[in-house]
Parts: sequence; C-alpha cells; structure tokens
Amino acid sequence: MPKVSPVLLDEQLCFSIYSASKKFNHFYQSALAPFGLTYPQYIAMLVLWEDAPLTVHQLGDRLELDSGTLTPLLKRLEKQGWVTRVRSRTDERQVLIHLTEMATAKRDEVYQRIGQCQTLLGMTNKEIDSMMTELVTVKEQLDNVSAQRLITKKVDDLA
Amino acid sequence: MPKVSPVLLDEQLCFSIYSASKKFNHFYQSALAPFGLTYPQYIAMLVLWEDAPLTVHQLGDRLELDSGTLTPLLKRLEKQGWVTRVRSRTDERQVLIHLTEMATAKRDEVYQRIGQCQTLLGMTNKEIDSMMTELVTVKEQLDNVSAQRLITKKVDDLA
DNA sequence: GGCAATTTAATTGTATACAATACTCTGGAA
DNA sequence: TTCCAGAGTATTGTATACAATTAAATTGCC
Repeated sequence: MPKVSPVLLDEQLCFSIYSASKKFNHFYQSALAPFGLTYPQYIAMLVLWEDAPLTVHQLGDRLELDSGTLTPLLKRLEKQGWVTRVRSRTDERQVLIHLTEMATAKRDEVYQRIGQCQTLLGMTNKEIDSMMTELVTVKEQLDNVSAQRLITKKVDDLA
Repeated sequence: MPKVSPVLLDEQLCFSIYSASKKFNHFYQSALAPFGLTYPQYIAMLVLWEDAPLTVHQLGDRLELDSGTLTPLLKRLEKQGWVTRVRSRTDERQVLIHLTEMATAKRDEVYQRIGQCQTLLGMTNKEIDSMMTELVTVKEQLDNVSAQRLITKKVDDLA
C-alpha cells in the first residue's frame, strides 16, 4: 500500500459547511421561535410567499427536497395554520399548496424579524455575495460529480 | 407597518450553505458506499482515527453532536464492526469508544478513497482554505449571537 | 378507445439532529 | 458517612432527509 495522507476533520471543507449549516439552522430556529417555525418550514414559507400556490413538486424543486420530506412538513404547516393542501381539480395527481390568510398577514412580520436578526450577523452584502458565489462553484462541482453517479466509476478508474 | 424588504430564498446565505451541506453529505455517502458509512459515521471515524479511544463526550465536542445523536450512531458503528463501546472502569459514567482491528486496518483505504474523490472536486488547497476561513467568521458570528441566547433580547431591542 | 409508460404524492424504513428528561455514577460538603 | 450537586450517557419525543416502493392519475402511442 502506498503512503496515504491522513484526513483530518478540521481541514475538511465539508465539515466546516456541515457545522455552519447546523449553526444557521439553530440561529433561525431561535429567531423564528415567536412564529413556531423550524428552519425547513421557514424556507418553505419563503418560497410560498414568493410564489404561492405551488404544487409539492414545484416547491421541492426550489427547496431541493422530495415528497418524502415535504409531505409531512407541509402537513405540519397545515396543522399550524400556515398553508392549505388542496388536490388540483385539473390534475388529480397534484396537490396545490396555498397560503392561508394568517400566512399572508404574517409575512411582513417574518420578513422584518429576519431582516433584524441578519443585521446581528454583521456581514456586508459584499461578503455575503462573495461567499455565495464560491458556494455556487462548490455545489456545481458536487452536482457534476455526484448527481451524474460518476463517483464510483471515476474513482475506480483512479485506482 | 413600515415598508419591509422581501426575503428571497435565492439570496439567502443560509440556504446556500444548507444546500451545499446536503450535497456534500450525498457526495461522501456515495464515495463511502464501499465501506457502508454514512457521512456522520464517517466524520466520527475520522476523529477516532486521529485520537481513539475517546469518550462519547469528547467525541461530541469534536463533532458538535450530543449523546442523543451519538449514542445510536455509535451503536450502529459497533454493530457494523467499526468500534467497541466499553464502560470505563475508572469512571463508570463514561463509555470509551475504541477502534476495532477492522477499523484500524481499513483506515488507509478510506483515507485514499477520500483523497481520490476530493480530487474530482477540482478545488485548490488555496480555494478551500479561503472558504474555510470565511466560514469560520460566519460561524463565530452565529455562535456569538445564538449561543449566548441574545437573539430574542437583541431583536426585541431593535423592534 | 385501450393500455403501457410516466408523473405525482404519499408511504415505509433507516439515519440523523436536538431538546428535554431520566438514570447512574462521582466527588465533595456537612 | 451520608447526602447531594453535577457529570456522563441513554432514552424519549419531534422533526428532518432521503432511498425505495406504492398507488392513483395522466399522457402517449397504437
């Protein structure tokens, strides 16, 4: 076996991102506590506030989540009064997610709360943009490699 | 109500990071398929390869996970033959996580596999370092704000 | 028009996460 | 020595994620 470099946790970009993601999750969960929304519920609401009504599939495209995650999440949002789930009449396969009056009424309150909490992070728009640009590159690479199921093949070629 | 800026999903750094984290998870899950390790199991093994044996608490400090997550994860690693969980004799509260012979034997294979897969991402060390540096800043801000439970107070001050 | 392939959601099963609680053990104070 | 506060782990309950399967509806194709 040839000499192999150790893989150290603290040098792994994946762990930095994984850790940051959990911290963001916690941050928004706290920020949104007055509204009782979890982070995934919140991003679902963001999309719906932009574009309701949407089918489960359309919402999933935006959030990169499938029905296995969204169906129970949306049922919880429905139970809490944020959305309604209605079978489409023109295509009975689809379920349309509509905003309730409460959701529409609370939209600006949430926007405002989020805006305020984000100022606490003390990042400039420029810093945020720069970071998101880099993340897009990383994500494209990950998509190129893994979404096309090339990992096994390519790595086996390397071996 | 004063005019409020909309919050658009595609402009949210949190979502970029959340999405990247999921893609990394999937990437490593595929890369590690030959070993049957999930991403969280893999990072646990990374720490143990650096420093076994460790208590559940010490491992949790490194991974930023608590016993509620680690206990079942470690039981699964034990069932699959990667680790053993042994009550400490000097302090019966502690459980020491040891590597099995198989885990020690497979370490370099995993290191190599990961090294190969990472080359597929086509990122230079410089790019990775730069990104991790920025992420450290973000995470520090998130820790400052949310770990100290100041969100509610500060935002209410703003209101 | 009839039927196979496809699309869309929901369901099932497994694996994280994490708050809150329970339980056991340890070390120190009275 | 006894008791108790705190530490360390496990458990419980809720909420994601996602692969794989199921079920129902629709579309294409003949």
